[in-house]
Amino acid sequence: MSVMSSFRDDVIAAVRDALSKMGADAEFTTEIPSNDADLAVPCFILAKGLKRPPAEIAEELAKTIEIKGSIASVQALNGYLNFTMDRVALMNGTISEILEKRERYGCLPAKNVKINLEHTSTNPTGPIHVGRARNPIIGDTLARCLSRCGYDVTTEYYVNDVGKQVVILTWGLDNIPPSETEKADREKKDHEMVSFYRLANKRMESDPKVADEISSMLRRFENGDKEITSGVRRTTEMMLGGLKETLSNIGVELDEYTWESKYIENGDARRTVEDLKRSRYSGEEDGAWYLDLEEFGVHGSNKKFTFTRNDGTTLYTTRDIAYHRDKLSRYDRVIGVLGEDQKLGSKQLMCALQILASERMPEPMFYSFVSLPEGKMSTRKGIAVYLDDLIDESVEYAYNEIKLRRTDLSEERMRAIARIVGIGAIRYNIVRIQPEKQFVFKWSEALNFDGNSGPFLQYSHARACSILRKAENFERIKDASDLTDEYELRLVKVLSKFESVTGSAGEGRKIHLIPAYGHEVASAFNQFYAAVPVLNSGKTRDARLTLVECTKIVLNNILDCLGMGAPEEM
RNA sequence: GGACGGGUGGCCUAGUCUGGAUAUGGCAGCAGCCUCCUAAGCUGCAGGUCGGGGGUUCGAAUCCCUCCCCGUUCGCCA
Repeated sequence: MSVMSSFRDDVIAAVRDALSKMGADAEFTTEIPSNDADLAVPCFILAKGLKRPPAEIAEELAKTIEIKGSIASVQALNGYLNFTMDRVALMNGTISEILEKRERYGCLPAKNVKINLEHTSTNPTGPIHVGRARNPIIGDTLARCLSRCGYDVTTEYYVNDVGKQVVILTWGLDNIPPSETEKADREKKDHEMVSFYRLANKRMESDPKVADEISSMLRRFENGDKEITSGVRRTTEMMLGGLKETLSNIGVELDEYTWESKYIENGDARRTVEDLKRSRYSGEEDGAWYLDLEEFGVHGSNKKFTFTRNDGTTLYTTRDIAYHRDKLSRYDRVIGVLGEDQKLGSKQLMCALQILASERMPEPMFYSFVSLPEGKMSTRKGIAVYLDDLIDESVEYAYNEIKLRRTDLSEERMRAIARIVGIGAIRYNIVRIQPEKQFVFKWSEALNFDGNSGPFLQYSHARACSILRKAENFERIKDASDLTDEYELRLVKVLSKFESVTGSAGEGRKIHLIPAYGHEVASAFNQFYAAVPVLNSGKTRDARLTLVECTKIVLNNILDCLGMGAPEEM
């Protein structure tokens, strides 16, 4: 148990004791106060039951409460009870826990629960642009958070290799001579292919002959025509290769890639259709089958959820049901990171699963799109900032920043650090904002390396490393009574909160809490650094160096949780 | 039009679920701090109708009602 949570238990027990001495047995809550106290109990909810003003209750409780265990003091203020924790207990407990657990500090015990986390799953029709970049970054960060919360997490990319978009792209690759396409902005498969996709779309719209050709390809594809199927497969694989490279560049690797076509080939989609047809919610109209979702609170024109075309073929959403039944049968929990445009589809999917008497439901997590100041991004229209370009810019910016302040590093070393910092800045900048918030991409914000930014955390980490490097050797302390400065206390308090932050970030799926906490740690450390000398501090040297090492460990863990590198110098 | 999300100083943002003490932090701005462990840092100043209006409550950024603005969506597309 963490130091903080055992303190909380002591406080709750003490307040309960005092209340019973006053002849009351009321419910109360605790909260982290905004002042210097460590824990507060608001007495307002006790007022009604005791029929006395909150301030008076707080005063009396403060007098009655026994100061013992980890409680150092209690004070009544404005109807609150403010508790402070025993300084040495907090310091010793936190420091020894960090040193003992090291890279596991902040992790929760294993839960033996298997989670499947689907994320990214972008259509393989073009490079990843920053409009979609939120998905892999949120997904990967959430996966890391959940792992730290003790879950057994498998990440998965659902490859949409079925449907019109990839067929159009395949037609483009087969029929448009490369000389007619625009030269790709970089030598990378996804970038080289996107021009074919745009041109194919254009020709399909303007030339009825092309449109016919594509629909006939689509029909043959859906009937399982070997030649078309393998062509589409080749297209998708080629594109996916480019996408994987980009993902890998921002530190995202997925465990599994599941191809949508699998559910047609293995008959799951067919079986799902048969099961749905048997339900009392299904109906037929002009040969196409649908579910009537009125009873599920879906009203208006979208209450009719069509799951087969009139020719009997399945739709994307139908295959999605089969896909989810499959995942739900293999995992305890199924989470999906989805764009906000998937909300209705996700609702329909859940209704269908309910109709199919699924025991468990997927847990969707939505994010709003990133747009540009001039409007929303579109691969087809070519209005987009590609993630590859953002990575290049950010890494280049980081390189220039390093070159500005370091003259002692080799070119190679500077390039390596620039990668870590540039990519860290991108990831941090995206997860720091609540996913459901609208996001307008601005270069000035993406390339902000100050204050509440990724490089700020990395810099603090590098600073801690630098001090430890210079110290060479020191005795790790067992007793923190040498740490008497207020900055030291504040830093330790912040470090002690890590476990509770990980818990709320993972369980509540609020990953933006991690960067906020990281900023708090880095900030407390920088203040400590500015106020207190470490290396030339006489008999407190060992104690302070131990604290620096603890901070380094925590920052390292936070950076890992965010999928960011932790440079030892920068 | 319906449904779902968002609206917090010039800009970005936390807090909203579970109502509580002077609304969190950053950017930009202004004024300071490198003879000392990395100034991507630290200190201070300035900046707020928590979209508007009602209501509930001892107490509302937080709950309820209503209106406004922005986004998404309402296909036998994916």
